[in-house]
Amino acid sequence: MFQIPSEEGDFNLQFFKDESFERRKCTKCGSYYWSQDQQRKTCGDPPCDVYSFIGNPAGKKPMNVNMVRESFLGFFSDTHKIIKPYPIVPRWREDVLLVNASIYDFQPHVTSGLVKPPGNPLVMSQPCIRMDDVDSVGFTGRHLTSFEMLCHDSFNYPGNHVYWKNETVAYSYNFFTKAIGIDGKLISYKEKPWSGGGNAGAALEVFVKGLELATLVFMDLKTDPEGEYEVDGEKYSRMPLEVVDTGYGLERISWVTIGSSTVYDAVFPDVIQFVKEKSGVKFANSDDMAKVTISGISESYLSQTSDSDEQIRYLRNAYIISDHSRSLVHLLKDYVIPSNVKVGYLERMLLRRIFRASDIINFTGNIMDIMKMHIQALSGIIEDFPYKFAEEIITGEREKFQKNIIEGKAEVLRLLKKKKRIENEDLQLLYDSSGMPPDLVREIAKSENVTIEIPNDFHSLIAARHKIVQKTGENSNEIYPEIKTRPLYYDDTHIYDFNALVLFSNKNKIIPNQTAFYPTGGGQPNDLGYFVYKGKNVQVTNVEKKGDSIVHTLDASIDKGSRIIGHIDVERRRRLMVHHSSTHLILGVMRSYLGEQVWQAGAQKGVESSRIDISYNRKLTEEDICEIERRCLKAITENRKIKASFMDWNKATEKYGFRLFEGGVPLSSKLRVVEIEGIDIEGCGGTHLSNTGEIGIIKIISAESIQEGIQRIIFCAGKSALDYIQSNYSQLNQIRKATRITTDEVSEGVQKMVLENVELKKKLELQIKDQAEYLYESSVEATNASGKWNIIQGKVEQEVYQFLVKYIMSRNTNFVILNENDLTFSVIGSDPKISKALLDSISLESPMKPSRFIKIQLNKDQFSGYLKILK
RNA sequence: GGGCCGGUAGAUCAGCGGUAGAUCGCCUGCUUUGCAAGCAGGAGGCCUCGGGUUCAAAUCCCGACCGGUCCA
Repeated sequence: MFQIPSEEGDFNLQFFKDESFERRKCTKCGSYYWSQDQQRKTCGDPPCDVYSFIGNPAGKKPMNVNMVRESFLGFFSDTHKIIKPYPIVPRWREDVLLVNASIYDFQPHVTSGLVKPPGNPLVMSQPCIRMDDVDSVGFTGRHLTSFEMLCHDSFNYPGNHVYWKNETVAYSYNFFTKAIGIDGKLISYKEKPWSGGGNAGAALEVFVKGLELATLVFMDLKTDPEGEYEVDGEKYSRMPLEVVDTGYGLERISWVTIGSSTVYDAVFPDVIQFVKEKSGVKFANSDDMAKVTISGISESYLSQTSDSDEQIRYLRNAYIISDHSRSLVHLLKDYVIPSNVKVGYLERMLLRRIFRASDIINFTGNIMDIMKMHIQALSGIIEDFPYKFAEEIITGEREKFQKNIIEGKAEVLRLLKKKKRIENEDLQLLYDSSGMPPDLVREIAKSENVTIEIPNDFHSLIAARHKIVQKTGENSNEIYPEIKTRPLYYDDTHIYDFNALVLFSNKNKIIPNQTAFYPTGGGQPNDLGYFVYKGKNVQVTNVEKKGDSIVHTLDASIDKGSRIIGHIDVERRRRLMVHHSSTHLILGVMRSYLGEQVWQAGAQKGVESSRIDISYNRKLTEEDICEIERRCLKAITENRKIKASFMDWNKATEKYGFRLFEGGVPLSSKLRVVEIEGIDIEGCGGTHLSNTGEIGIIKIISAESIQEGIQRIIFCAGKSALDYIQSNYSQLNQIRKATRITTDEVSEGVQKMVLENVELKKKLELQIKDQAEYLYESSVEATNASGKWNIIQGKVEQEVYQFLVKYIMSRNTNFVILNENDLTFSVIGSDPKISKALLDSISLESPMKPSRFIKIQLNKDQFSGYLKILK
């Protein structure tokens, strides 16, 4: 077992020799680092070194973020291809919610070797969001939720070497010294193996005056349980592709050249100024933050309560608003809708933190104005910001938050009224199920002169409430040989009968050399049908794709090497194709009608109906649905062409953007692109019609919200739509017959009937009450050993009886009901003992546990017998 | 996706096995008539829906649906 080699050999680079760098061991942490400065003793990484650039910047001049970005891209533009930034929501992968680093743009399709990079070497500035440190924002002076990662990357394939360690280090050194003008002696390169996202490799962290400005990763390992290398406890093996993955912190480079107290003051000083101006409190001077930033002290500094600390607290909230709104720009630009799930939840979290911070510092300005300032400042990488959508989202969420706070406040006051205090348990419940931040609860309680304590480990208590639920990963152990089945359904979607040779057979599963059976995938269920084998029909019960093989499950076995003829169930396939093409059509129509925030969030095609989930921030109205249906019909009558073709990954995404991945992300070098002319373009592996006219008609059955920000539309198309319309028509006819409403006003008529029914029920209830009261009043008094009893005797209907019992129970008197209607004997005493005493006195055994109310079923003789006894 | 909380009058909620309530709002009348005024009276409820337990369910149990919120 090898560690990653960290002897001098790993970074024994010609460049270091030429520039007289030396490898040294940090006197504090013991790590190795490279430096030109003979006096240097430490690696440069805090806490071994402290921030020494605050008030004493490095570089030839202060540079704002735009200047740094331009200078970086300019520095590399001669030797590298400039790539435009990718969206911050990684639509091309399903394993992460946000782009965290520039390399995310190329995972997993490029790093796995399947797809060529869009440039080699390439340079870009990629906006990223990291929510991990959201709690530190504003507190440490250095954490941001969003930042730009500059990178110059190269991808070295066997036989195509671009550049590796030596060139990379040289590039970074020259960039920092020449383009930024940092004194080379200030730069230290710390050796630190890197791992993440299934890959690992040697790496250098670049420090200037205590601040990490870049990480240079030399990725040449991939996770492998059998691997010979070990990084951070995981095992890796070498991969043929060697990737230079660099990451330069744009904002940090700017900060180090400016030397302000916090990174916020370097990156968006105008926004902070604006927030301060529009707020009703006095803020600490940002210089006061310098010592906090340098020392890294946060929580303990805040917990004191002198005036100046209060002002620091306000300043921090101004930072929070300024920072979070910048991340919001990126999220809203990508049409993220606030939600209780996934990336929408992260957006909501940012929004709510902004609102809360605004309330604390009494910010009265418009958040959109802040956003506009950020958009202006980010003009280098952001174009076409959807202002209207953003404003809608922010106002909507603000209203929700306001409502949430008002209701939460009422809840807190109710609790105080009831219990006079708020316990830890209440505090947790308020936060967990009503979203009330504990500090706000404390504020409200304070106004009612109740002091409450927030436990220090509040958030871990919340975490403890959310028990970890174990996922049961489904693991199929079936192993199939690597056989390529040719998919005939891609050659021509109208092939329904075909010849095939069985290349593999095991029990009732076979893999043929070619097939027209579509395997389950992309939300489209597999085809059914049969094979003709030895003159008999063998039914196909399931078809699935395993690698390049298409496995058919049968109701009998077929020998390997057999030549067979397959027939697919044409009717089923036709309906699935109609529904699949309709799904694309309806999505395209909804996007143009409802707006660009409409993304497919899942879909399932069926034979009778299909469903598609879309991201959208409000419920669809009946009018929306009708309009969508009309537009679909228009496209159908226009008989638009539906074309499918395979395209190179990079060419396809360049031409059509990441919308291609709405239906899912395939891991392959080529993408199958399905286009409905002028309406919709998607990456899709399904079977489709040749033109929209074949759809016939689309009818939406229902539209409901399945979670916040996601609407589910269920629809049917073609023959299934006709089935649906006919069945509805027949039901309506049955209603007409049953209600004898033959006019067009069926719904009015039925409504009237329902109202009448309610009226009748009310009348009947009154009558029952009258009868019960009459029986109560007309009872006969009798005395028994157990006490005084009122006796009711006669035929009492069930409804009247029930009401009578309630009536007596609420009056606390002793009653006996002898019901001739069902021969029951009921005893209702003012307490259980009295009821029992009566039963004892007439030697009737009580079958139940002591109760005020006892009902006994008698036969005819018993009934007349007890009648006499009591009389 | 998972956890938690909730669904009762137009709104906010109480009731939590025995005849559905409060506050605000609404309507009528009176008193006042200058700014969220007082008094009296009144209307307004498939207690989300479906099963189960029970003599009896808004109430207890199970399941749907809807809403809210937290976490990943």
